[in-house]
Amino acid sequence: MELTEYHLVEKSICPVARTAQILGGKWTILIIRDLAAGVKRFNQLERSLQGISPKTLSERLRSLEEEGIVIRQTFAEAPPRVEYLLTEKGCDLVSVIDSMRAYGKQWLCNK
Amino acid sequence: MELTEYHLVEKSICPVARTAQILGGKWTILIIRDLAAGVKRFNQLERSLQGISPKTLSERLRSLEEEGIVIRQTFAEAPPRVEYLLTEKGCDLVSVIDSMRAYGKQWLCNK
DNA sequence: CGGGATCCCACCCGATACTG
DNA sequence: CAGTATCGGGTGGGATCCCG
Repeated sequence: MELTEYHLVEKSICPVARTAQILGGKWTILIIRDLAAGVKRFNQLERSLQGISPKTLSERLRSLEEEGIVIRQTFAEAPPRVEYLLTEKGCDLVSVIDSMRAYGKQWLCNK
Repeated sequence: MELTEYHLVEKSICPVARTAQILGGKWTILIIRDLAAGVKRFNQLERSLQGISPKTLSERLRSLEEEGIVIRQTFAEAPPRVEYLLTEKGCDLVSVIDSMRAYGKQWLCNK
């Protein structure tokens, strides 16, 4: 990955902004939430995240791997098998997700 | 604001995603964080959020107002004065911000 | 002081097709 | 199964200039 000036600047900002930056994007938190429930394979994620395209899922998983939030385990079998799971750094995001869910339930979804 | 199909669909998703949607964007949480510290004027925000353009600040404040998270108070004076403050819905976001800060401090900024 | 108007670019994301 | 390649759109954000 090429490091632009944008990245260099952004890496040095405050904790709140950095966390938001990682969680930004339409699918990221949903992926983490699903993986928090247990190890999952690519197609399992693709099904549970209804509507995501394989390209986007692949991109998100890859950047989460670079961030050290998910681990990608490959098994040399036929058919090929790849499993995704959260690191400790990833599991700790659950508390953030929980507070977002609590807020969303109270203020955004009245059901 | 024109409601595209995109918006209609997005409004109905889960609490976690809805919260993330509101907090997404580079500056939104930082604005809320600053307003959580007290009422602020446009230029005060522009200074404390170093690097934000007036256009972006204006856009973000306006959409936060539409979401019912901030209140815009205008005073008919010379020079004109406008103050921004959080609603109760906005104040409740502080707990989310706090958990994001805690995570960021532990995993993203080692200082 | 508190913005709006305009132009432009980087990114994220979706749809579709294809592959080892 | 687990992706990659390609194309293209919409949105957020920045730069600059302007206004009541």
